Amino acid sequence: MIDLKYLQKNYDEATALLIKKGVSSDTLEQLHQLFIALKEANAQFEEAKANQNEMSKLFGVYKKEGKDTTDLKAKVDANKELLVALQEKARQADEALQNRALVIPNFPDAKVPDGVDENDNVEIKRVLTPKTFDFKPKEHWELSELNGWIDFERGVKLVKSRFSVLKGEAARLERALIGFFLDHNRTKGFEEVSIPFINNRAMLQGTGQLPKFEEDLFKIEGEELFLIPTSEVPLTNLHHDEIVSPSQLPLLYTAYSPCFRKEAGSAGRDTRGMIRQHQFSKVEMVALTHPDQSDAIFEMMVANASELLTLLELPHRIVELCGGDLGFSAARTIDIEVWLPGQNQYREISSISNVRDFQARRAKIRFKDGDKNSFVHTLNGSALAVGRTIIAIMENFQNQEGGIAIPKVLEKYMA
RNA sequence: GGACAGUUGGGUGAGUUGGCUGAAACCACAUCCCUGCUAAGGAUGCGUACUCGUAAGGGUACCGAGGGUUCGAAUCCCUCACUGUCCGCCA
Repeated sequence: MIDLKYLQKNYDEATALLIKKGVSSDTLEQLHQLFIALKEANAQFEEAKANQNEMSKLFGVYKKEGKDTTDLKAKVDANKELLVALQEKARQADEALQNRALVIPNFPDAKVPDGVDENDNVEIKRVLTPKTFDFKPKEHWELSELNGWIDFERGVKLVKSRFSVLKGEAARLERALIGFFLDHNRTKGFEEVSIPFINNRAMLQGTGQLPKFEEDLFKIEGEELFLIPTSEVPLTNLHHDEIVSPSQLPLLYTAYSPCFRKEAGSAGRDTRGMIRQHQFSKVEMVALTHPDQSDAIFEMMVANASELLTLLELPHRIVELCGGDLGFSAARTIDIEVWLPGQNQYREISSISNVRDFQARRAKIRFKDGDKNSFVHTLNGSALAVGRTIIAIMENFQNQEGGIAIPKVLEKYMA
């Protein structure tokens, strides 16, 4: 949730930022008016209620003193009628504002590059040079067929399209990567946690998936529960509705989880192979920080994800997302894209975002800031997406015969 | 899934014959005083959010959630959620 008071006070500046993210100025004007309407309605209701409270108090005094309460009762009853109407008006104003405000995306940072889609993203640097093959490198599904690693057909049989089964060496590789990622993240100060893969509605709203993106989530029938689309949801919400001590900050967490996404709107994209699945494994980093340290932690998280790829000897590049490509909750996002020689292109393998106070405001995650309470900054990033790492290893470590080598750092995990 | 009990501020925990309780007390925490250090002791402060005000200081809401009764509810009634205990089932 954006800071509505900030929007009121710095309307032009705030509007310019949100337009960068694709919000229309009409929407913002509407929001502005709803906010004013709510304040008015609340003020009116509170005044009437204060009257009512005072008279009720008097009523008690009269009773005690044995005085006649007939006149007072008449006054109170008359006021109550007004009160009920004002209360309803205030309730509606609040509901209208909430409905609007919850679907407004976060402000992008001022330094976020302008642009409408991924074509306007800015490459920051490349790490490791892709090796040249003296044969035409295969795509991962071709390699899978040769090695029997991924069983797409049986994934479809068990569930439906966009599900698959990893077998043998590939299954062990997935487990090895999860262990490697978690162990490495731990050395950077992230505490390893094991979290529920189902969360309730309030948590999904806290991190911004709801109410706007319900069609992207798998919902448990008959319950207000959802399969998590990323462990960012439970990790960030560990401190939902809490006020933490500043000495605890930054809180750094890492967890493995499967991620479940409906991929609504992605029909036809990446239908071949394991790039885009309804269920995939991911190791996530989440940070809750003091606002002053979120930029530094952000850099650390980007560096960490890049380091993982470097240790795996996987060439990658670091890309800053433009305003139009930024996700709903993010103020700033850096994607890390790994080189896939079979596809002959870089593909996203990690996405690291500084969310500032947007989620903290929704999830009520605060810290004692002197004599007041302030919202923490939340950050999240993949380190790394496991399924896509497997693909990257397959394509980068293939030989002419279609064999696949295993990166050296994983040897002890595959032993 | 069945039966009973409970859900109050950072914690423990009073308050359930409706008004003087946004909430005792204790602990924790903060500042100060005292003590050569430590330990012990004393004073004061200490829920959250919104709102009016330059400020001092007011107002409103919140005692699991929602609804009801009432001039007035933490206190009475209803629904739901959660927790505990016993039973059933089970990795």
